[in-house]
Amino acid sequence: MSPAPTFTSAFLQTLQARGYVHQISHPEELDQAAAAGVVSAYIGFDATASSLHVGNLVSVMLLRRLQQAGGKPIVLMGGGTTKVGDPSGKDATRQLLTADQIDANIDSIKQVFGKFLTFGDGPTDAVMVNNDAWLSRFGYIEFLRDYGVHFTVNRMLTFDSVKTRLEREQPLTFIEFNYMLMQAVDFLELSRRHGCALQMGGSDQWGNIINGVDLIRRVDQRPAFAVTTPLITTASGAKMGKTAAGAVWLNADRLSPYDYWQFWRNTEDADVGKFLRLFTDLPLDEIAVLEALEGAGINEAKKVLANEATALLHGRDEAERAAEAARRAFEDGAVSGDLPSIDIPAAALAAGVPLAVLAVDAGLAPSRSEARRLAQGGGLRVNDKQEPDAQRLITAADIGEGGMIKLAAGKKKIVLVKIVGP
RNA sequence: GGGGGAAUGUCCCGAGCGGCAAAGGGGGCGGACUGUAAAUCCGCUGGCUACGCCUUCGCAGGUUCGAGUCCUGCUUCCCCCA
Repeated sequence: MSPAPTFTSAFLQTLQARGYVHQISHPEELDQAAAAGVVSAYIGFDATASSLHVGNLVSVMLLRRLQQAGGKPIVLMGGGTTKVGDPSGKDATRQLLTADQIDANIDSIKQVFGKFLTFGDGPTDAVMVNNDAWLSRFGYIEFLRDYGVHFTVNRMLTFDSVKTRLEREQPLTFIEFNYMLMQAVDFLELSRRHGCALQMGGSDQWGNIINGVDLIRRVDQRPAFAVTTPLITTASGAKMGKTAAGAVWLNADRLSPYDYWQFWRNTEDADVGKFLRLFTDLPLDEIAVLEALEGAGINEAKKVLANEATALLHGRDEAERAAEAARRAFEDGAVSGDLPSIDIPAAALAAGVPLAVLAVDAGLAPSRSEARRLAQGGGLRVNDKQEPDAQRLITAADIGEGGMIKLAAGKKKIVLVKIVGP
């Protein structure tokens, strides 16, 4: 996909070598700029959910690479653009969020960036801005006169985000149609306010980004560049980070460090090298060694991946705890307090609780019927013993080592039941 | 404006003589095999106070012992004519 030119700047060399590059708008010019001084670049993040997920992680890592290479990262929170909704890659209009929801989401999302970037006032310190600051201030006619004149509908209709909607004869509302203008104006504003010369993003953002590049070059005659990352898929073709349990969230309150670690640990063999390059800071030569491991040996590489990726997000301590909990659970068959757990009152246990109820409470099955089927299929274990009868009452007699009851659905999902209270 | 078609299991695609909890895929989950991988094979894939009960086929009515299936109206989408 990429022309694979040789770059002189550390930044682009790294991006190229680690697999972040899908498209670059003016490669030579950007390379020179990056080699010559501090490049300031931004990535925009929607505020459609209360947490980012692994799908956003490539972008976050991209900003990290920028900072590591001596650039200045700008995190743009899409407080304003989220009010409009990006039609890219969606075949239906999405529900509009209220301003309050958006603000709450931004608050919740913010914290994650501190783990990956250094914020501050220095020349290469990261900054965070919210495009609501300028977008919500425009008057309609003012906006049209200042920016609308630079966009032709003829050209807007050629963008994929618009074209696919029209081709599928799905409605594209006027508000969505405006999204690309707003994103272009964002880039222009950041160029003026922060000297931002580069916008990065996923490959689906290429059209949106190029609009901004063109706008800046036309209106201000200033340099502007675009870099997009490839869509990260697993080797078997699935979009990364979608599991039945839901998205792989970055916020700890939506996905525990243990589960996050497990997500990486369960990477397919064929993806280990790619993920190590994208999602860890390990040097490329170390990755090459890990990637070359064969057979069961590659499990070691997966553990390194899980450790490093989890350490970046949740800290080294949490990563080690997750790794240790996993090691004991999967390699020793023992339990440790760091496994996911639920509490049950001793009184309830004395009366006996049907296994199906417990399994649902533990999140191992979505319904009692499902728990029943799971048990019948041999997928439900109590203290490592298959239990085909989900009706069976779990009582104090089932308390195992550590004074807890170990429930498992399948080989990978383990939940400890801790007994509390009278 | 006129004519013709479509909407199915709350993940998707899709079959469905008036007896239907509804064929078949995909996906997902579980089992076996492995290495917490992939591939392969097998099972499961509406809920519940469970030999029964309840809720499901765009929406609202109707015919019928009985409706996803027939009738009427409505909504949305597609195709053809103007």
